[in-house]
Amino acid sequence: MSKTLQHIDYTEETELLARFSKALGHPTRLIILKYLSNQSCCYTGDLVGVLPLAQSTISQHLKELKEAGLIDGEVNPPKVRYCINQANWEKARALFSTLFKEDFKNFSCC
Amino acid sequence: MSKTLQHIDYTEETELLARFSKALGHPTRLIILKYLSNQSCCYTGDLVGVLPLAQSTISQHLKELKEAGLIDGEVNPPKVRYCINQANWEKARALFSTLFKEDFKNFSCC
DNA sequence: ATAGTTAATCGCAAATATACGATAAATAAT
DNA sequence: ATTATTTATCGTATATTTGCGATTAACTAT
Repeated sequence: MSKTLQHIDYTEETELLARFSKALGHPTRLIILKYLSNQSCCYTGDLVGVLPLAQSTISQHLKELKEAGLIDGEVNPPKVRYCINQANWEKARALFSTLFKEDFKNFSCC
Repeated sequence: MSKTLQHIDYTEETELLARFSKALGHPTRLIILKYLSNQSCCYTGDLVGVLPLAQSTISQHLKELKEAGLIDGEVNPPKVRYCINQANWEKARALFSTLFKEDFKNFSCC
């Protein structure tokens, strides 16, 4: 890695959309989000009961979703209640919507 | 990895959405897709001229987009013309649309 | 104070992703 | 036949992701 990509300056929007996409890019995380949207919110332990994965693994997926901004964790000791971050979820929806809207304006060749 | 996640059986839809998301999870690939949607189609060389990345790196990103089903490569020697795979793109649009539609049905807690 | 509960974090291993330069393949042009 | 053009693939290095069990941290309840 000599030219190294990390320093290309993408637009904010592109970076953000990539970040959201990456977070959505694992089936377990999609399931967590679906679970969250059905239940309003949930505790880590709820997910441990549902998914055939170690508690530490689930905790890690939650961390990634949180770092991507898609969920929030409210400490409620000794539990932590996770909810979808509505503002960012809306932002994600808007970004994906734009991505899928902008194309095929002038498709002619194939 | 003893319990190993690979064998959890997610639904087809979940797997597919994760696959699409993962492919979209890198800024360079988003730029390629945007470029593609503006230009209808393009050759690998066009992208090499636009992105500050090695030809082999770009080729690899194209391969991933192709493997995810988002684009097609039509060999037109010695060039290869890449276009968005409209059917799968539409499928992706539908899956993301569903993902962002289904939630907040019953948000009450936070 | 002690024990119990819950969830994050640490340390580790294996797999995957990202980037590069160099090489190979496939065809067109000379 | 040789050369040029274009793109894929190979080999390699490094970074990140994914998973686990064990431990730690933070608070409750006894």
